Amino acid sequence: MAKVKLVDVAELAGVSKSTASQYINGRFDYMSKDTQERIRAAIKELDYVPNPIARNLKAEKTKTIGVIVRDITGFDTSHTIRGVDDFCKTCGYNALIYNTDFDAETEAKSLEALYQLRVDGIIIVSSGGNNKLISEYINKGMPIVHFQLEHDGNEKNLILSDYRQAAFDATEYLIKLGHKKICFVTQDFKNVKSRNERYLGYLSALKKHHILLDENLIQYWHRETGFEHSPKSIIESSAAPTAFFTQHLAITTELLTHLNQEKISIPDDVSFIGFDEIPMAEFFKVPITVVKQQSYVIGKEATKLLLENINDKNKQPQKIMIPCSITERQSCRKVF
Amino acid sequence: MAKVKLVDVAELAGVSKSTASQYINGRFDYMSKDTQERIRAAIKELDYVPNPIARNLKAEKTKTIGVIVRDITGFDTSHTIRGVDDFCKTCGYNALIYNTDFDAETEAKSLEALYQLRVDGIIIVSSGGNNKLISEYINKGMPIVHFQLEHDGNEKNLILSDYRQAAFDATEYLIKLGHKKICFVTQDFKNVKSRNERYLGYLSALKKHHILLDENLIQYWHRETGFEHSPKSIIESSAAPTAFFTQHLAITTELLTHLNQEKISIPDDVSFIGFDEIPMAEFFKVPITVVKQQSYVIGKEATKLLLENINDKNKQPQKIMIPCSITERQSCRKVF
DNA sequence: CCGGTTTACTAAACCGGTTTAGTTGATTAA
DNA sequence: TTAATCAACTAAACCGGTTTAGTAAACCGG
Repeated sequence: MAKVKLVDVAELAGVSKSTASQYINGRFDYMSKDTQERIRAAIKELDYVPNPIARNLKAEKTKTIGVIVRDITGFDTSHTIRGVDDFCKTCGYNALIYNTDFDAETEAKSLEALYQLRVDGIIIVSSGGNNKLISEYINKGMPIVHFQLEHDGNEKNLILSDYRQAAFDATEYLIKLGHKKICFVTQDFKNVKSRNERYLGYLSALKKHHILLDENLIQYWHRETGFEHSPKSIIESSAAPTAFFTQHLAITTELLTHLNQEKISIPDDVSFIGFDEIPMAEFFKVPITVVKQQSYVIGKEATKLLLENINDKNKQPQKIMIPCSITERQSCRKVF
Repeated sequence: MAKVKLVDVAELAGVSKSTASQYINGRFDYMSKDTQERIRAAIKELDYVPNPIARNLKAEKTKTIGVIVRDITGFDTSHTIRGVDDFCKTCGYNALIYNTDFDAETEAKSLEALYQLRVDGIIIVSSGGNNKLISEYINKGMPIVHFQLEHDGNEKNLILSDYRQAAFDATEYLIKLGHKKICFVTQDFKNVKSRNERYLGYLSALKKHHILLDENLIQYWHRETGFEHSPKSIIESSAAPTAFFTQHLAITTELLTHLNQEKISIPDDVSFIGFDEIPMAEFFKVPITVVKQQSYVIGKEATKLLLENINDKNKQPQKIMIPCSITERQSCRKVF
């Protein structure tokens, strides 16, 4: 490719490599106007472009960060990545994306790959299955920022939606419409703090409005096996929910599919509010009301936090919360 | 970060840097079993990881490719990127994503940035505004693969959906349902071959079924200003289309919005088929029938083609077509 | 007029690998 | 017995920059 190198420029300008290098790096402290001009001209004439690889070798920086997500194809994820990327580019960084497809082993491999590549830092939606490995890397000096998922609460740098508040808001929204039997549809949250936070938000809204918790209204969904109890059976059970509150888009989608199949109509038979924005929701048979995360902002903030950590190794760990908002559509009705 | 370097390994193993390097690169031709074992042990003990930057410097390869798209957030785009990324990773490459937001100047900057970064090759959805720049880079030896958009037909390496066939199929699909007045809603295609191809497919379906082309049924949409004629006025015009055929998702979305607002119902008032898959379409008021591109496959194939070009500088340019398929839903009705 | 600064530059080491051209001692063929 | 061959390494150059330590000439105050 470009074979023009610094020596060529230096030669043409009649200076040493060192001086040319100084020029490239904008250190004109003790450089005559005349020399500067000659180097400038030489660069122009030769169409010289510095080789960042050679630069980075010495600098021991790659100006590259790694981003580990589960699937870049997801609606929120793609927006977060966009935020990461936009912020990166404004700072002269590049982002390398690694998809794990929800697999902890792939995640471990991604971490290793990024470590080998000497990225300056990593942003990760961790599966929770590699906490030890992540700690190791942090100890080795690799700046790491978590987002979206908090597991044991020991994550140092972390940026999340304010899940508790958001779940509180969504629950209260339903309560104010008259709902008392709200089915909280979630993935297992025993070891996942960010999911537990939603649960706490749900609980506290119930409590505020003096509604007793019915354990039967807490329903589980698993990524591999789907719902523990079929949505239809849940509705027909004695718990008899008048509303569903799903905790992320995959659950929303699957629940919607079930309700569709069973001809259970929203919001007539049951109201519905879901976590995560739905693309093109305005064209839905019943546009679904959602809790929207600021995915793009989260990407930007995560990157900002990471770059701060990269540039200041003594920076105190930080936990940032980003508020969510409810986008009201037509899937929740008043009940009496 | 990892300060262990090759010399450390060499020293511990009691060999020279060169021998250690040979070992790392798997050249055991003239290396005693004993030496191999000692180096292996040293690597293990020191937890040595080779520095790819130093490697690449000498190799004059980065094992990195650039991908220039308009917006990674798009449904098809994100899947294509996924295909690119998956293929890259299996070959030990990494992909750097650059978003242009449909801006030719940003595109030029992305090209320059990637060139400076010495990526081994570039995959691009080009705007058509930087053909000269792209040619320059190709002449300088940078392998470049286009996808999704063909402009002047001079693109050397190119991978596209078979737009003509797909448009033919979609048009014929409508014709077989009895439609004769099919409104072809497109972006300007004078200088964009891949858009013109769709037009040709449309024409040839009409021709096959002896339907005369009504110029008034060719309607334009512009990214900045939207529709040239309002969808409502088109329907009420003398051209009186009974079906719309939109040429990409952005047009689909905007047309759907207009029809919604004007309470024009699909498929009762007008049938609708659109290019590009629609996420979660099954939950739409009227699930829209679409022509689906194999975005993921396109990403894979584009990367495959690019890597071939990277590894064989004399490879003949190639133009690859990937078939589309119609996903039939409920937006097209029979007319008589 | 002389030693100390300052200005304007450069030689050479360095970053962490790869690669080429040897070197050395043992083995083989003539 | 000796030259040629071969196995098993290594020294040093190289990739393309950055940086440090140093030099030479001009300047400057006492």
